[in-house]
Amino acid sequence: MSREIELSKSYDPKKVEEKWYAYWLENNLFKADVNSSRKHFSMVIPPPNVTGALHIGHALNNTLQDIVVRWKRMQGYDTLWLPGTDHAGITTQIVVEKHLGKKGLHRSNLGREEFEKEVWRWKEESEKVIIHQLQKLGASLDWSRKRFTLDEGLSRAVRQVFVELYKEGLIYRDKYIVNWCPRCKSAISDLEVDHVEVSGKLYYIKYPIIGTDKYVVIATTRPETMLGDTALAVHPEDERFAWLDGKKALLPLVGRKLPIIKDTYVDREFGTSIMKVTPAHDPLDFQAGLRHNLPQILIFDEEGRMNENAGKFKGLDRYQCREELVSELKEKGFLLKLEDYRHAVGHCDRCRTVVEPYLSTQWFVRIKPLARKALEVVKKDKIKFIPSLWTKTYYEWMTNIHDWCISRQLWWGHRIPVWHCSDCQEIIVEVEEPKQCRNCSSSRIYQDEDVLDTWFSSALWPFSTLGWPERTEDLERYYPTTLLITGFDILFFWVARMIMMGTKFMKAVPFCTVYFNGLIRDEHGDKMSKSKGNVIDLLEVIDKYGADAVRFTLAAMAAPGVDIPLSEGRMAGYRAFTNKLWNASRFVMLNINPEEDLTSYSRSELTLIDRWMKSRLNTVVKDVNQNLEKFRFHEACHTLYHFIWHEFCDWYIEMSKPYLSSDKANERRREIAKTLLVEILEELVRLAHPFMPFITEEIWQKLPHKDISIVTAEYPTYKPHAYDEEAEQKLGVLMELITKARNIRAEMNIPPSRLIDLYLGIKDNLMREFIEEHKDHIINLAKVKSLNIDSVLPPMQGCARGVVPYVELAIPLAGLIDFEVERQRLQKEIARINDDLMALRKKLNRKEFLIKAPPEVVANNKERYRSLEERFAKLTDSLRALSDHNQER
RNA sequence: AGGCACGUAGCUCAGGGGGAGAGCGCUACCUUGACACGGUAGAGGUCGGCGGUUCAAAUCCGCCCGUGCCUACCA
Repeated sequence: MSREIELSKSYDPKKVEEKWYAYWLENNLFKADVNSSRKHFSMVIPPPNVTGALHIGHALNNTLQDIVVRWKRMQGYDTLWLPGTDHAGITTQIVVEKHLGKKGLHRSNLGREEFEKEVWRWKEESEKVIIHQLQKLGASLDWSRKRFTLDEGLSRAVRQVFVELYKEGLIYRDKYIVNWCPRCKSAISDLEVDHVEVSGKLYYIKYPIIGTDKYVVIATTRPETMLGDTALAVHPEDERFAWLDGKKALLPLVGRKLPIIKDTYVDREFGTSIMKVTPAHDPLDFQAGLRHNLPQILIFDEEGRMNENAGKFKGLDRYQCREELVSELKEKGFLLKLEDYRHAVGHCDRCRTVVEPYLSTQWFVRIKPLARKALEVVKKDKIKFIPSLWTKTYYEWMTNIHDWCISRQLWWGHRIPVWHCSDCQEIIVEVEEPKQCRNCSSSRIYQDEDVLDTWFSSALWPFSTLGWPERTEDLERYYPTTLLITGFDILFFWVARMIMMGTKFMKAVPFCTVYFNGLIRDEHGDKMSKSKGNVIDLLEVIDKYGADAVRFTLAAMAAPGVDIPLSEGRMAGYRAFTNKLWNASRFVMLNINPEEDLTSYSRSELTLIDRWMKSRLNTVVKDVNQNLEKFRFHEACHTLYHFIWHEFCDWYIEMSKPYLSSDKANERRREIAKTLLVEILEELVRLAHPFMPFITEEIWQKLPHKDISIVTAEYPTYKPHAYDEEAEQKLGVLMELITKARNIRAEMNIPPSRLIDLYLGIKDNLMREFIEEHKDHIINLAKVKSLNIDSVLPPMQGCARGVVPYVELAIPLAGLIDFEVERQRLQKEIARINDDLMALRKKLNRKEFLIKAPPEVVANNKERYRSLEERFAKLTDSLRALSDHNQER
């Protein structure tokens, strides 16, 4: 009775998940052992941003990592899966600013120090949420090694790397055109700019040529930048503009005299073939400006507000300025025309503001030397990308890479380890804060205001988390890490940069394999976003379906390298699966007392059904292991799902039932059946554990076991000699004939409550013997009253008939048979077989096929033909007999 | 503009040179002592189009159409 209560009719995840996660933690099961003599497996988590909570994409990423790490742990590896979070500079700062905004505050009111404190508080909260979510998901991370990118140790690593790169000349400071986000008031890197197609306008503006009554027409999408024009440019070989030689143009509204330069960067085919040059606000113009010694006039400030160089437009926002300037141009006759124009405009990928090319002084990483090495290690296969199609993308990007702007005008992040001397302007770059200027000994020094790009510290993650620059035991043992699992969307941002930094500072790749998981989308393939309202909340779905079902759904859909359309319907489906597994276990538990009922047995005591099940399980063990080796999570899941539901539950448990009831079997058989059920189930839950950690632990703990947890139990391994051909072949026949009998019942509308008489004709002696021995199963599963087995069917009339390999079936339906229904049923099947026969005949009649196809393929086809032909003949006979009978009546 | 994917059952997608698959949905029957989050049976597809390679193509190759994604300094 107490056991009935223990095993409720449906699986309730809430009752078991929390309990087992706490148990795992108490027993330190996730902790890596740096002194272990076993082989190691190591992996670092892609650190989630401390911006709030994890989304379902994180759940996918971490589920896959957890599957691998649990699998490796059970295989006996000393596993390290290192957890941590990322400070996520801009992203977090924006989130906290918005949060403050709701309270009517702005960071400028707080000041840098207070604001930083505020972000730290946010970080603490967010990290708590993230850790809680990961634990709910069952992630087996080594929490004793948790890291954060702004931790003291990691910050030290950042400074060390900066200083070393600087001293090698790989970091430099320069005045350059960068991507500028006026909302963030910061520079951002090329990667952080999203190019979005938008409908804009192309403005055609007349620029008068001084000393003539002529003008040239310039087309631009950003007319306000004309305030910073310092030249016009034409292609040197463009004859159409030869007349401009030695002339100057007059900048409308401003009155500045503009020289006309000749430069090949002008495209003669495009637009009006003559360009305005704005060196402080366009990257190409900037380069041209350097070539031609043009002045650089900055016309707006860091917020995108016009400055004193904009004359009377000073103080206006860039777009207001555009409006007013254009209307004035129109008024004064300088605006020739306006055209609709579609073009790609850069947006800040964090806040969606339109970015501006903007001249400012920034810090850069000279990337080529680093990229060259990083390219080499992948080309030499020191790092493998899965799916491999990303390799090519990586090569292309690494080859065309530009210097990396790493300074950000933010308050949240690693302060750049650079000090400026107020007296002599010396720049001091040191790991430790200097007390005085090393040049003039002045103590009037101050630290650079800027912080580093978040990805600068993320790039060090695989070794900074292990203790670098100290030579720790962890670093020695676990670097390079074995595997990285991440999304392909951060291939350039993160993966590529880790490879650059790892090869540079560790002289070794940061990981040996990178698996890229797909991106989660909604069921219609749309991106999930809060504004669309199609986001799936992680804790909510875990609450609704259970962590195991959520995990299994994600893993089952994780085909490599493709987007994953996720719907809750899927999760409901896999919740049903966990429930199925639960109930299969419940069946075993309710029938068996593991302490008393188990026995040892010899192979000769097993039925063919037992042998079939063991053989099938062995094959499934092979498949699952092989699929995990190849990161084919979805196939591993499908194999498990099909085996558990449609082989173990549908057939094996069903066929075990007669042996468990007291009247149908002898004591010895019953013992063995019970033992086998327990044995198979136990191996099965171990096999499924990496995918569904909670339910498998719950079941496993109720079964006889040695270790303290399934977490460290041995993972099933394939035994090459355990394949049992005889059992698989014979059970195949048994199952097919039962299915056929059921099929006839259903099609002849025989109600399930009505038992049938079943006649079987089996020529093959061995097969007949086997079926004889297992007739009870046919009786049970096909609902048979009397079963007659002989080498041929007796002559009978008024029967429904069927044929499967080795076996003919007849079901007398005296008084019940609807001849028309039976005739149609037979004709349908005959037609289907006939189609197959014709296709096969065609194939077998071709000489080339017989000569060139592999012999086993030919043999296989011939056998299929023979078998189909036999069924065809028998069914045709049945149909004829039916017609004869019909006529007699 | 280039690059890369994808187009298979009503829906969402696996598969990947020799017998068209899954989940959900659908139809019929069934509260059978593990499970109605269940059982049994079933319907449904010229595997985007056109060519090519091959004894054999949904699968490999080319072109086309359609859909996504990434990269890009054309005013």
